[in-house]
Amino acid sequence: MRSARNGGEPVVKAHTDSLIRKLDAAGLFSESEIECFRRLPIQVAKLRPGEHIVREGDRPTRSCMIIEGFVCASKTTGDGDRQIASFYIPGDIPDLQSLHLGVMDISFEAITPCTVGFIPHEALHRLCEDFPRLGSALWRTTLVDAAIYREWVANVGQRHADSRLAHLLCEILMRLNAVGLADENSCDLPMTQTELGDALGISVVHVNRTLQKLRRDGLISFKSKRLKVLDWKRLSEIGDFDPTYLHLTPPPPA
Amino acid sequence: MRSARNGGEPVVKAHTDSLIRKLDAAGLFSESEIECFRRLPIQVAKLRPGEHIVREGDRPTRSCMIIEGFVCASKTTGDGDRQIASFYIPGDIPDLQSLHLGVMDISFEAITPCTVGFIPHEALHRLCEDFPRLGSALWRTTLVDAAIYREWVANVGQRHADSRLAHLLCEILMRLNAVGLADENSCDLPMTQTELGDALGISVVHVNRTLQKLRRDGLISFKSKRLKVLDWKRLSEIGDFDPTYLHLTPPPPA
DNA sequence: CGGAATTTTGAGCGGAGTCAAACCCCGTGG
DNA sequence: CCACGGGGTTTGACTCCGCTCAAAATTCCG
Repeated sequence: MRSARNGGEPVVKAHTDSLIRKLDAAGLFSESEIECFRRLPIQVAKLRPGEHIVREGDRPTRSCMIIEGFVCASKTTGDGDRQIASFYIPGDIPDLQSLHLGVMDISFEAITPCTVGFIPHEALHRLCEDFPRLGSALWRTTLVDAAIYREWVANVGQRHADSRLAHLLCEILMRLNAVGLADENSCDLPMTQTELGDALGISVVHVNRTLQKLRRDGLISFKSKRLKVLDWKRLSEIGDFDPTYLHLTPPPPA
Repeated sequence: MRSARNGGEPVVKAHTDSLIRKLDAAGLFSESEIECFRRLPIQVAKLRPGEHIVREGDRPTRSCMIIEGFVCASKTTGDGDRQIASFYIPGDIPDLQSLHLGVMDISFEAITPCTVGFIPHEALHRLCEDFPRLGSALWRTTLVDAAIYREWVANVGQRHADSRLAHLLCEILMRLNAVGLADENSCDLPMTQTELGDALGISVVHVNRTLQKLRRDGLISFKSKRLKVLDWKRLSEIGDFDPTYLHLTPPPPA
């Protein structure tokens, strides 16, 4: 594990650290590559819950790295319903796609207070050009995002409410674990039940009843925005959860 | 429009032509870049309907370009239900993701007789290295695929059966149009109703009834695997269809 | 403390599922 | 040429998961 120290002296954790850890899970990057990441021009900003990062239709010239907080990708349908297509956590760059797609086809918004870092596309393009391996690593993260969308299509398309919810909880816990933001079996779950419903394609009322069922069955506890998984085995069974799609273990070096 | 001719002499259409047209919609590639594409080592193969290109869990060393026919991406849930996450048409490279993700998290299979071309990852990696602009173009196609998955999450998560189906029909017609495989308002629609159901997250029975409704309302005709859209305006309204997410018009040169 | 947002509960409804059978189309082989 | 068979499509009847509407209870936060 690459340390955040610098010359033996503990320093303030750099904003890019969780991103670097994510991109370089196998620890293969050279010092100069890492250095280059750290030198990216980043404009740090704070966001209030509900605040938008970008909206459908925008043509952004920068992308947004999450440093702290939760973000979601959402679409609004013709008759005003909202679908959340994914949640994002620290270390993610939810809208990296805008690097190569002119128009946003989806909105990104904070669902908790967030600290984010905006990186100009220009700088990212240069980074990819100068360090192809970093470019590939970034490309890879967008592919993992795509894998998550695919899994969500299956989740929303085929599973029943309890299974859907269980699946989502497994995913969130496992992703947070991967970036060190969860205890072995508990983590923050700051979204409202409305947001869970919008992510799962079920109504708030039904989210509530389904949560109660999972609690009643001793699978989870969940109060004051804190999730604790009491029985991972059964929860992941009910959720039909297979973490392959999260691609958390990168392939061995070629 | 770049012609498929060569020195004034009509030649056999190269297998990569529809791919090149897709990647270079704006016609910005240099001759040497295009040439490089044409020289990719491609192993052409024929597939029967139902035949798999790759399966969940595989670790492929090549990707697959569709030259002719329809392909789908599918997952099978724990209790045997299938969800189709996307359809693919000629010019697409459905499993390009495997270039950077070790394990397949989804299967790809032919839904009609297909002609495909397998391209070794090695060759693609070299291409990306030597011609960064081509690499970016490939990256971009994977981002468009991701945009389609996102839209499908919303489709399956929020819309009612008739709206879902209408949306899918709009998407297919528009995508086929973009690669010259559709009349202005009619195209092949070779999938079975079971497959449509698996793509939409509704039962075959209900697909059937919904199709009948669209026909009865004079929106489409659909017989012997041929779709004709009789009223695009109303169909796209019912389907709440906004083609932004297909990213068919690339941004102007930077 | 008070108001708003969120969670919870209850009751009734309806879209879509399931099951099962019939029908149809089409290719195959006698 | 027709009988056969199998996949795909269509129909009908019944069921149920999850929705809607509405109100109450609780939590959050200024």
